[in-house]
Amino acid sequence: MNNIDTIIEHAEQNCKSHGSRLTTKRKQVLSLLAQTDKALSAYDLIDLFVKENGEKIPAMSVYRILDFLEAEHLVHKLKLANKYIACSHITCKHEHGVPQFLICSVCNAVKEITVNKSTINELNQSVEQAGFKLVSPQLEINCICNECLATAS
Amino acid sequence: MNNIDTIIEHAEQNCKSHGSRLTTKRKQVLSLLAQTDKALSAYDLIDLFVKENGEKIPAMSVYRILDFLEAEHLVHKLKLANKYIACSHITCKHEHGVPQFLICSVCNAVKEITVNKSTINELNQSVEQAGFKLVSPQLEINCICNECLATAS
DNA sequence: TAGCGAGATGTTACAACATATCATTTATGT
DNA sequence: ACATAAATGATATGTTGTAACATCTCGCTA
Repeated sequence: MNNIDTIIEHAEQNCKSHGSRLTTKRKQVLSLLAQTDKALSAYDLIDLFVKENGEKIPAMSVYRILDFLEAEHLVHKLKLANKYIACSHITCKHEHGVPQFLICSVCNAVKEITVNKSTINELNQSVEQAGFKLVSPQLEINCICNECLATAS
Repeated sequence: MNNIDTIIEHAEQNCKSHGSRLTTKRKQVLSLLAQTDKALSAYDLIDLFVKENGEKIPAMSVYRILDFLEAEHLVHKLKLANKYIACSHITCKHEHGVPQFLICSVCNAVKEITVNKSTINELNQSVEQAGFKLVSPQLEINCICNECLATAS
């Protein structure tokens, strides 16, 4: 059983365990996201979907499916890039904290990292001092990955 | 001389000092942004522009003007919200570092803060460990401002 | 097992954000 | 005053996302 199948399997269990359904379409979309480390836009997914499954899918459906997958914590929406990525912890058992993302602004590669708790706390202090409350410490940081950096130079 | 005029004055000097021109239109747009602590979209600005100046402005012009103002470091683009805000340091003399933004997801109020240098350094370490390079440590953080928090409860 | 109801998906239209391209106007130096 | 470059206008279109309503499908119950 390969990695993708494992992920889908876990995702399906995950959904079942609280009464939601990972339908065929949802599996297909999740599968597309799980097969890459790049962030994909909804319209990227529409194109990919046709290529992989030889079948069209409406924009509306993709957005609905992405909303569902996000609510299930199976994908993350990167607001900075208006793109989506599979959660890299689907097959983990432990509760995972709030993710931080590094987004390569050249190739859209995304890395989900865990920032030091203390760093986040410090950040939170700055926020509170300014009279705001953190909604979610999800950070999305514009970067260049080492590969693109090497290619460019 | 009120605060807005001071800002515009400074901005104009700023531009002059390296040979670019703060035209009337550009002043008008900057002025609209400087009069609020809310983040405004390009289309918000179009509407406001009509209201304030009784004269239409094409979307294309607004985007061009925003690009110009951004290049002059007079406004910042918040990618998280697809909105724009006047730089809060226009009238400062010192070189200001890369800004961090707290965006109220309810009312769009934005606060430009300066995060501890050491916090940013820690963040940068996490990034480098992951094999990425920070392009710009501009952070945009989803928050709720204390006012909206109070209203909601 | 037929059919009911909820949830999932399809269809169409459109709103909001953004840019490409080419035309016209305005400012500045000679 | 004129040539030139910069700024702005006009039109069309691309991209991202949602509203509203129709249809289909799955799982339950009679």
